[in-house]
Amino acid sequence: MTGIRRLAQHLDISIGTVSRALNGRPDVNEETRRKVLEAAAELGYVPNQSGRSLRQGTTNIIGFMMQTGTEITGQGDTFFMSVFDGVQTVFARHHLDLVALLCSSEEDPDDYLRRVVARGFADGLILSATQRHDPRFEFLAKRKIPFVTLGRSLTDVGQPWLDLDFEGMAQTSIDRLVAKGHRRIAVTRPHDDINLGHLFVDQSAKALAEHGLTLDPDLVFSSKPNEAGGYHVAQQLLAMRNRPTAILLVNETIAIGFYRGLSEAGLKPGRDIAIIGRQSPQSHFLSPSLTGFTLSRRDLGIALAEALLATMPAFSHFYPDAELRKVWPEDLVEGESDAFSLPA
Amino acid sequence: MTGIRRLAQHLDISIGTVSRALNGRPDVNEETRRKVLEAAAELGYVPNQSGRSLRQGTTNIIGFMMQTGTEITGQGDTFFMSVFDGVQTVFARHHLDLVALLCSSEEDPDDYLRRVVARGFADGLILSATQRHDPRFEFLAKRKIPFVTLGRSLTDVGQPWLDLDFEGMAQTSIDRLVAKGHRRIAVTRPHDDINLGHLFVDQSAKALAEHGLTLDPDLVFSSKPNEAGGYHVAQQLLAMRNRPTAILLVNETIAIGFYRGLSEAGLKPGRDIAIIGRQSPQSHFLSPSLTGFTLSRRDLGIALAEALLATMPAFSHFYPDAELRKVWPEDLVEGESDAFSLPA
DNA sequence: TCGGCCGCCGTAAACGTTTACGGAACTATG
DNA sequence: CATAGTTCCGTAAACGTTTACGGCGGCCGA
Repeated sequence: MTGIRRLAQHLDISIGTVSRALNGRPDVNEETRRKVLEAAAELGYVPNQSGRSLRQGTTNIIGFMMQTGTEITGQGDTFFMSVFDGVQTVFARHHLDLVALLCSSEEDPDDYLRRVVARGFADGLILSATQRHDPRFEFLAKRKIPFVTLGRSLTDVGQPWLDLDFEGMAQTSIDRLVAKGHRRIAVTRPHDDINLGHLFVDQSAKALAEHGLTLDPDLVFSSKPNEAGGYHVAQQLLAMRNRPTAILLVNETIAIGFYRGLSEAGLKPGRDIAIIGRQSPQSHFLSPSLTGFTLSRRDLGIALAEALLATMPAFSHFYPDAELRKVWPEDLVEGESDAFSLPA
Repeated sequence: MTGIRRLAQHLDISIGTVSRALNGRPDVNEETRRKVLEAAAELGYVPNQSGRSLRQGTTNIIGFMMQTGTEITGQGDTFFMSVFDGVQTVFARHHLDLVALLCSSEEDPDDYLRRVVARGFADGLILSATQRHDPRFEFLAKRKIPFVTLGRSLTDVGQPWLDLDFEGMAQTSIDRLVAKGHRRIAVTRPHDDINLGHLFVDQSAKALAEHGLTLDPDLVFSSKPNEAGGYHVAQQLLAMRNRPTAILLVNETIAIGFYRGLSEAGLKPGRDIAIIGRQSPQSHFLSPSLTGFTLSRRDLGIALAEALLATMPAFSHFYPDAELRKVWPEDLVEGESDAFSLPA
């Protein structure tokens, strides 16, 4: 005699009642519910998840899919860990188990997702590293699996998304640099088809146009989002005969490599070139200090979780007015790296 | 009609035979097995994991428990991501699904593990961030859940473990620095009761003793394993009136903060103080270059996975001679940071 | 020819839940 | 007092697998 049956026998009531009591169904006497809860605690009973899943067709698991390997996600810093932390706190309230699904950099993300879904692994998913055209969206939509994405995409199946404000960062940065007299401004972007690259570069071009300037294609540097990528960008930039006087670094990690590349050539951020990037725990230890954008990663995670729950029928009533699509605002922290300005 | 039943009906054979065919049981005609597999592929049948779990009492999931928050794991670099990648490749061969269980820094790891286990989440676990005395070991052993740890502990329940060679690193470093004439050598250790700290510090003291030196308690710095921790260590060190001439940094991430702290005071690694640390993708962008230890994180992950599988009855025959307990060797990469030497 | 063995397959029970359904006891209402 | 409604509970089916068991036919050896 095991599980719920044992508990029922111990209380000398039926398993049906026990189940109803535990699941908070209304049609059970509050007195018996109390007894059941008490006995459950005493005997250390916890419902078997397999039995539950089989019956309900639900797993109680939410998966957060990320890519391992700094090549894609730029996890040289702890960006995703912080976001995950925020997501976790929300799901814990609903007794949902959050797990990280780390797709190896050697495996195709689409294949990986297919495996996860085929297995019926999760009730809902959070996707990151969204591509400009992302097949995963349609795949999930077709199977009616609730999901939310960290990042926009041209593919749109109506799912909720949250995203960083790449356009805002581009606009603010360009305005700021142009005001300091810069005319040749470089921009970095991820090396692959990840969507944020397009958003960032396109908006940079647009902002420049507003000032009557154009974005020189030679000044758009593709780089892997890690330290090595930043170092490589510096080398390319230094090799040019008509160097830019300022640069926008799209992600958190490359600044470190970029600084290193500059200093090897005897150049100093903020004196010889203006830099605007993104803040991270690591970037605080750069010198001269980095001018860059920042946001609350944890709050972003919380919003992600709420957006997902809002689309899941069983939980949506908890979040009647969750923000389903939002560009997350960023603050600019002023440092020394963009102090360099040109005479008017 | 769904699942295996549908498949059986389509082939006009019994579900028992279908199941046996799919699971590679010997008592099924090879010809019918072929047909079953063919039909399964055609109809896109994949077995329902809940049904399977319920019947077999097994989940097909392996969990890799890590802590989020740089405070504990020092994930300012991608150490765990790389290890995870290695683990993943092994489990993929056995159709086991590996997920990352990220315990929030705000939650007690013991509680977290209890939840995971109570839920019957995984068939096996990989634990990291092992404490000097780690209650998780006994907890898992009592429930007979196969697990392996990345890191030793004084708690020993006979499980396999792999670990970095902290003693070797301490010994090599001390020998090397003493040979360069250093007498006052500082050491860092994590701020909490994580076991590696004890191993590292104790062995450092022992190695010093072999040279007739002692480890000054004032020269043992506890620090959070992140950039901020390293920065803080530098500040403490600089405030001393009798400064050490050399220092051992126990983990990958703190070097960056430590460098920053030094440079703010006008000191230069390798010129004013000798530093030996650990290599990481980030540390390559330090200047002067860091003398430090390195290892293949991916291979370590592979070994971890094999050790775990070797203790799981269903898989042990695949790995008859897996290394169950091993201190993983590290290579010393010589840089400029320990160039500083003292007259004899 | 017959008994035994072997290869292959079908039947049905079991895993631990949840929940639709119906019924018993009780209460309220006229 | 009869009826309707309400509250609570027990029964049993269902979720999709795996696997013990038994049976049927064919083959082999005596």
